[in-house]
Amino acid sequence: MVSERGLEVLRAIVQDYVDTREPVGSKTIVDRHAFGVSAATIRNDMALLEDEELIVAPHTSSGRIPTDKGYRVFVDHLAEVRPLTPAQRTAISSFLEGPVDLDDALSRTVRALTQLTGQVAIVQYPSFERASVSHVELVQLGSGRMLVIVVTDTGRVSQRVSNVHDEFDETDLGRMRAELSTLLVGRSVRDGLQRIEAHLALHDDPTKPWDAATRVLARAVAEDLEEFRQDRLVLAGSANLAKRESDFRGSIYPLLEAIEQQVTLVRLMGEMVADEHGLAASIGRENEAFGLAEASVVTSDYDATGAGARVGLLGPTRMDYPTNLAAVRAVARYLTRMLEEDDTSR
Amino acid sequence: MVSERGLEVLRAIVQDYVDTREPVGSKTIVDRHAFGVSAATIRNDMALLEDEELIVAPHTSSGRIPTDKGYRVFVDHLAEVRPLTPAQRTAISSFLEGPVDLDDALSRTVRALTQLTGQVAIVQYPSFERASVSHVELVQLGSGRMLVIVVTDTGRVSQRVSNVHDEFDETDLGRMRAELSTLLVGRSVRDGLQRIEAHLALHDDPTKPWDAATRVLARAVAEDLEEFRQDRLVLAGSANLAKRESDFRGSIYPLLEAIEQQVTLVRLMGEMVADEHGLAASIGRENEAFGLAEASVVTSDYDATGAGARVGLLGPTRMDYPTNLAAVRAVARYLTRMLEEDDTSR
DNA sequence: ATTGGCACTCACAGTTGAGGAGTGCCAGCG
DNA sequence: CGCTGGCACTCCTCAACTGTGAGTGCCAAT
Repeated sequence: MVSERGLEVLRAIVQDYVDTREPVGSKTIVDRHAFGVSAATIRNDMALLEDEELIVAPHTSSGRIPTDKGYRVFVDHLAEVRPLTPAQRTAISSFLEGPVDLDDALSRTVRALTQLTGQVAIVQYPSFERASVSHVELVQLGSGRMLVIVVTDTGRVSQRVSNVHDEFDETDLGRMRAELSTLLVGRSVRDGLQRIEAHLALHDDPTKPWDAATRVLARAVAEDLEEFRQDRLVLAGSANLAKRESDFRGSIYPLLEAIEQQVTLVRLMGEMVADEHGLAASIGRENEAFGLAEASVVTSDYDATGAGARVGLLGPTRMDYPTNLAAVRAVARYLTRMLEEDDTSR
Repeated sequence: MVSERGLEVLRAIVQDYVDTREPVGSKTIVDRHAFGVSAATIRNDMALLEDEELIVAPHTSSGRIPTDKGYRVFVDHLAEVRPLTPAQRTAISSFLEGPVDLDDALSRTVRALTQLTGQVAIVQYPSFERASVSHVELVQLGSGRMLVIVVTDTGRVSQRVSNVHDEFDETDLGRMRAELSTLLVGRSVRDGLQRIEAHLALHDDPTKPWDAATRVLARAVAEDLEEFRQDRLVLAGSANLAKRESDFRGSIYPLLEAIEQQVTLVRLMGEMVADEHGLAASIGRENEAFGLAEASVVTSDYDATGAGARVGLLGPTRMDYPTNLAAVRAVARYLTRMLEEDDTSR
């Protein structure tokens, strides 16, 4: 079993390797860290760490580098989340100053995070499933097309062009609008979807006859609602991957691909399990199923009035976990506070 | 001066180099292309081409590669835009089947284009400056916030949350809505902006007194309109850059940066001058001012009922211009036709 | 103008050898 | 029993060197 000091050695190796990108040897450790023992002793500890597969030597006689498992132990047991410097704090708050709009707030957040860490930053939109519909609007565009707009009480808007193949006068339009509004306004997104389904199923019921146009529009509204349920991401800093390219043995192609597709990242972030502080990390091979075996993701939960979501960072396995965890945590807190302020004043 | 055959030699060099990524020598040319002359003759021609700075030898005694100037001559005088194969055509049309929505159409287009060429694909949104406002909607969100929605006759929606620090009853709301609608509906985006400015300037005029809330909302509407004017892009395939990385001497960082910022690409595409077929290419160093000295962009204009815009490809200078020009042209034509169909039925 | 011949250049790949960082192991010591 | 200094060993890295071959430029001949 690996001793107390052995773990300290692991910590030193992770820190130095992240710092220098060079395999670290016993001598370096003795020089840079104040262990009270000789290099030979460190070597013995390192042999044990290697048995536990926490570190490896890239070749017979060079220093050691952490394995993914080593990073995992480091993150779980050794890393103290490093508080941000005051300069960093003011940087964040200056970034996040002012916005009222959720879109605005999230896009600033993601930029702050990438700026702060030099990694790819990710912010999840909070889920709007429990938001309630506050408005349904129909706008005729001519040529038989209708613009269908749905608004939630949280200020989200979803729109869709639908082809009804017909023109309507104000009376008809008002009637359809009223029917859809009655059905949906004040209901949650989730309920709204069910109610539409139910009504469409009542097709045969002569007492509640939706005409063809209304049915088409109801479908469009359903698609709008569906969009609220979808997990959306905001991303920034993907160009940073080009800078850190040497940290990836293979190509950065899978990373760029995941960034472009988004769905991979949504799933990945969805499967991560946060600790009691809302922090989580997924390291290297743990992401193999997503094609990101050389990358790590760290996330922090934030809270948008009940509907939680995550902010995260994507980068090479060889990343500075303490700093990055601190960054996502701090940014998540700022974001939570900002969204709460908006909300309590309501 | 460089002879007729000299230009043929240039063409051969460009084609072979794009094909093989290897500097091409006189022997290779004689082997692969049916010039009726010996290698020595080709060598003489190559010496002339080198004098004209159309080709260079990376080092004494290896084959030649085209310079940016060489690519330029190739594109302007030598490249025949290669028609697509039937398979490619059906691929495009299957990609573009179905959508009614402009967003949908453009996002499919950009995916078709990246799929077809393996490059980064770019589609510009048509300008909505001349679209006219068909609808202004106000939705109260509570906590003194108001959602402002503007819709154009082309079905574009822009929304914005604005803080009016107050709650209003239906009468007030109706009044404000009516005032803004009267001012804007039926007017073009450009005119609308001017009219708002003018009205805000009338602040002192006691005959047309906008109250504070209306003024705040008018500003929000102006921002919405501003958004319609902005040139927007849809991009796809940025991960492809990682595959073609070896074609870039330096890093792909500037390219990813430009893709993320978009504004650089908007300007670049804006400055390109199309030929009589709506095609344009900007090659290598010609893009130096945008930090993209190792990249090329080819574009084709498409037409969305008067409001034109461009589809384009971004890739390494060493790209297959004939094929890529053919691809953007074909896709632009499909897109034009699709948008026209929508429109004529109006 | 075109061609074959020829001397020349130079990148590339492989080889060799010295240097050095780092290891594993062992015997001795507190 | 843990720690230490010492030592032989490994093997990466770097630089110098070499042979090979592709490709060139030039020239005299056609």
